Amino acid sequence: MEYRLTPRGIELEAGAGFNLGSTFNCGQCFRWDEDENGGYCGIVGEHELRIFDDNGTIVLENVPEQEFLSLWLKYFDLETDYEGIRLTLAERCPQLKCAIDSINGIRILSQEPWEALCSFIISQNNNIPRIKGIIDRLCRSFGKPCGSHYTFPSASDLKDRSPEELAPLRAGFRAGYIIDAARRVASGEVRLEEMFSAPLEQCRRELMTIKGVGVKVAECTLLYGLHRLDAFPVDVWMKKALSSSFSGVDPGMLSPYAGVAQQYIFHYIRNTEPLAAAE
DNA sequence: GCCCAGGTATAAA
DNA sequence: TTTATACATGGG
Repeated sequence: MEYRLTPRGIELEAGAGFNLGSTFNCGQCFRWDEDENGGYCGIVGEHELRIFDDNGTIVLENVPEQEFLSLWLKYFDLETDYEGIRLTLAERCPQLKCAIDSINGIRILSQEPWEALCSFIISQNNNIPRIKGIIDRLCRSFGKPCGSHYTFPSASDLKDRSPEELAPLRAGFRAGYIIDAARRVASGEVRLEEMFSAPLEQCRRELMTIKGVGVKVAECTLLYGLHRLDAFPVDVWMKKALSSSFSGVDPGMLSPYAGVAQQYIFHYIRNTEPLAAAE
């Protein structure tokens, strides 16, 4: 995606390839908040960002070029032509038009592996507003102040905490899961950094040794935290996505499975043949 | 009060 | 191998 350096920061001519609301509110991430002017504020690592849409121009406010190239380019996956992929797919596979339209502008973020793992452990049997609340309290309690945000606490920051210490998060039964995940990651028993390239099945098995990590949390961690677009058994999950959301829904409503649909599209493009579940 | 939320562990069939 | 239930919490 083309970018230019301006007095406002980095500007992108994204067109339909980047919709901020769709991207931040589809359930793949939990720490980006809309402000009163329609921009979104968040923090990745120790880098805060405000990003907004000025009539189709996406502006990364006051971001130096070096930081853009080393962090945000990859975080927002700006080197992948999502819109082009969607157009190609719509042409090849008209029956997916409804699904394709519903995920217009969603980009798959490259979140930090530990943050993604921890976030999706918290997400189980939970709703998005409450997930965001628990994660916010987790960062305020155990992260460190960074501008107007808090960093996400590391696994070693959390590994020696007791369930009692996590009680103020009001995470319920998930508190023990968070602690177990922190212990296993901090000890090296679960090696997140190697999962960028390790065989997918090995990654799944390793993640699922953590208490409270099942199929869903493992897949979400791999897709959103390690950018493994080969994650998700798409033929299974797409059927669920199609049946729950893509028939006759309000086009303005984002599917909770939009991320799965997006991933399906990448899978489809790579393989060029429709999957059975798309019939 | 009741239902459910982007699930998982556990026990039972 | 598949199916039912509890699990903490809080918003609608």
